[in-house]
Amino acid sequence: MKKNTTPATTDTITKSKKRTRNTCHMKPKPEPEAGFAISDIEDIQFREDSVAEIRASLLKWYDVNKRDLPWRRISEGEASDRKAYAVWVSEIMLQQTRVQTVIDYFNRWMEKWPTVHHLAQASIEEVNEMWAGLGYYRRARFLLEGAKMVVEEGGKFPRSVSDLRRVKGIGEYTAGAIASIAFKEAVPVVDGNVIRVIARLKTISANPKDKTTIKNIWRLAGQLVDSHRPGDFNQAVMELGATLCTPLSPDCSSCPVSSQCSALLKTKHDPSALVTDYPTKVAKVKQRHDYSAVTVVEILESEKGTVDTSDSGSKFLIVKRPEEGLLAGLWEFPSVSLNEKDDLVTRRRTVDDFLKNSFGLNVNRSSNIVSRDEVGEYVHIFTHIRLKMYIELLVLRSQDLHRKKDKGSMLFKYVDTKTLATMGLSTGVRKAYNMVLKFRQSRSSPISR
DNA sequence: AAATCGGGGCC
DNA sequence: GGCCCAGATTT
Repeated sequence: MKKNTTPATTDTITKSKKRTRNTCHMKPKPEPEAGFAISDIEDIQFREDSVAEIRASLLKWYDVNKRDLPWRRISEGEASDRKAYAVWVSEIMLQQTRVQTVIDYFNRWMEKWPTVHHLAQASIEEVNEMWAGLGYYRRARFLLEGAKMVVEEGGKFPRSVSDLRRVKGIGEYTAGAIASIAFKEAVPVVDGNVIRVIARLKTISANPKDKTTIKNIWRLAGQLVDSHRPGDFNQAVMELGATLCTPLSPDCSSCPVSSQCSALLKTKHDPSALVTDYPTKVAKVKQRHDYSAVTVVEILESEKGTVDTSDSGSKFLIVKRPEEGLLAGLWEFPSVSLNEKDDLVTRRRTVDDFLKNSFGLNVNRSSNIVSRDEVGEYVHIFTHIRLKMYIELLVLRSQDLHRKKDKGSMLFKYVDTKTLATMGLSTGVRKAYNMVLKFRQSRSSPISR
């Protein structure tokens, strides 16, 4: 048998006809050596018997091993729209986010807004409060927009992939998930788990971020999906990827489809091969380094003007971020971006200009200043940014302070600690605030430490 | 096709 | 410190 030197690709079919597309973009490929062919991803497919085996084994495994997750508890019994809403909320929360992280957020969300009609009545401030800490806040905004859209169009939930795709924030994956899980449409889904599982099943070495690769993974997932139980099958593949076929340490000995896995087979012929070689690694883009001065401005409202260490009588200045870009529309403490080498004097001068120009706070007159202290530094890591924050607490007396009413381009307000405790702050801002609270605490009662 | 958009848990 | 997670949108 000629192909026995390429066990990893025994399922692939060497295509004889030329492809009509892409050919002109490709460098002429040398004719493969006899007995060894790197298969083109377009040529990869599952055999019929393999499809049947994978469906049966995976569904059987899933029925026994599926995790008890809150969004799986809502049956489509009386109202399939309620099921669809639950799936929708869960799928949006699950984008780029682990199941364990989502569970509590999901339960709180469903308690506050049990149906799409409840959600449609919510404000963006409430939504941000419920979402705070989950990240990718655009998802929450789209969810609210989508709920309003659904209700305005009669409250009937979109049922097909094509209808679902028109809702803001619902892409190919989420449309497929809702349609298959809530409405039994026989469509596949492709997320990070599915890419990993299929890349291993078929030893796909193409760049998993490449559009052509993704397109072909969709094609292969479409071959696999079980038309009788599409929702369960899709969840089964993802469950497998999340629990057994994991990125770094797959548990192949427990895998229900190990007999169908080319990557595992390859390791038995090639001692240097690993299942974790698939999908292939992709170089990451480098992080940007940002620097900012975060100033927590506390206004003492008490008549005495003394350093009041209790919370009563204090207001804190918060500012609304622009509606586009990073952390869009979220509230934060006044912040200015810095250059890497800016020293304390420069930082404070920049802050003072900002406070004066944007909020009418003149902090140059020392008569207004009760205290001004460096609280500390904190490095907050985003996926693409490393943000170093210089945090300070600036306490000002209320008298003689001509504060602006917010009328300019910058939206701002003064709130108390009680409001700050519950409102939707991003994690980095929340961290800075907690540092300030701790600093105030230690200053007011040094003995208690 | 590449960049943007959060945060956290695990190694 | 790196990895990557039940991705979508914009440019």
